[in-house]
Amino acid sequence: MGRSPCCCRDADVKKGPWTEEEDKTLVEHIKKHGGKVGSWRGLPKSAGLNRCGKSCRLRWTNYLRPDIKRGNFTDEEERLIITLHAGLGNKWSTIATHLEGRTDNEIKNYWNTHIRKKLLRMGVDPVTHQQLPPDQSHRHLNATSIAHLPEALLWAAAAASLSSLDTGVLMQAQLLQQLIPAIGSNYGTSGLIANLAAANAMQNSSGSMVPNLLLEDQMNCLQPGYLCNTSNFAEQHVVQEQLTNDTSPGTSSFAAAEQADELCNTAASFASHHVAPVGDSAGDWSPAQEFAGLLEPMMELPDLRSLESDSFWKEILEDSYRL
DNA sequence: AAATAGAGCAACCGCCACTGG
DNA sequence: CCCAGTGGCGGTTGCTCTATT
Repeated sequence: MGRSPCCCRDADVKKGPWTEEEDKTLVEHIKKHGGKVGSWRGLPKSAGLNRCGKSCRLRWTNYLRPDIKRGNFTDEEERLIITLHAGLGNKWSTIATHLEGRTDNEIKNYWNTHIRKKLLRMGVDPVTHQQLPPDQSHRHLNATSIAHLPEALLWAAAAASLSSLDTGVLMQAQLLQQLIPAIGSNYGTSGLIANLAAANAMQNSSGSMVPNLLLEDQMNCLQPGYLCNTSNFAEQHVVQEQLTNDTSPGTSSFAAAEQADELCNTAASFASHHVAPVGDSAGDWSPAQEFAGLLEPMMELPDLRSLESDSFWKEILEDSYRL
């Protein structure tokens, strides 16, 4: 009752990959009708195709439509998909409306073949966007691995920050973006120093309590790309500073800045005790690089001192004390 | 060079929501 | 309100290509 048998069940209707000839027939038929399709069910007959109407619709919407964008997904698109998925779940068609020229099927496939695996490698549940328990995480962030991979601490925190993409968390993630990439990179400590330079730049522009961790000769090691980012980072924060005009120690936001400062100290400690391995036994995979890739280019930066009520920094520091 | 495994993606299937008679 | 017809969506399959053994 209710549903009529689909024409697809007709044994005579062709299935499987479309031929060029069939594509051409379908495109020409739709063009002939001004790009409009009255009834998909009736289309195959009027177009002279031995296909199910559903199959025709799918072929048109997912492949033949003239406004479809081809090629690899950009980082920007990937970030958007992750953000939208965090809020919408597997609503592929809704997500697709936010990505011009991309189909729901394409996004779904990209999610399942790329993003999903990437998140799993990062220790993030692709369904809930929450950090996976250590025993379920591909990173296996158990006590032993943490002892051998001190950057895992920051990394786990970064992964956890993906769980909700509100502004405060994005800001946290963004500072981590500044801090993390070098840890897993071949540039090792000098890269981390570069990231600390970003934190310092923030300090210099805001008057916060981030200690100056860099010596002049260390600054000379910095990579140009990082310097550019540092500059932008500082500029953005200057704007924020001018808007908020809240620099006085003793205010409620001051404590949060102190927490951030302590994070920088923790990172500095990593820099002095840990040299990034060359030819890591874990292969070329770098959690830091992947995470950074998800967040670049930097999003607009909220005031660092807005973090006061957040437990994020506190948890990082508590974890670091446990090591 | 052949076999096998894995990744990527187009296409299919079944269910559901909407619409009009 | 009911029901048939249809379009659309999300999950899944299976084919093809590439990398690895």
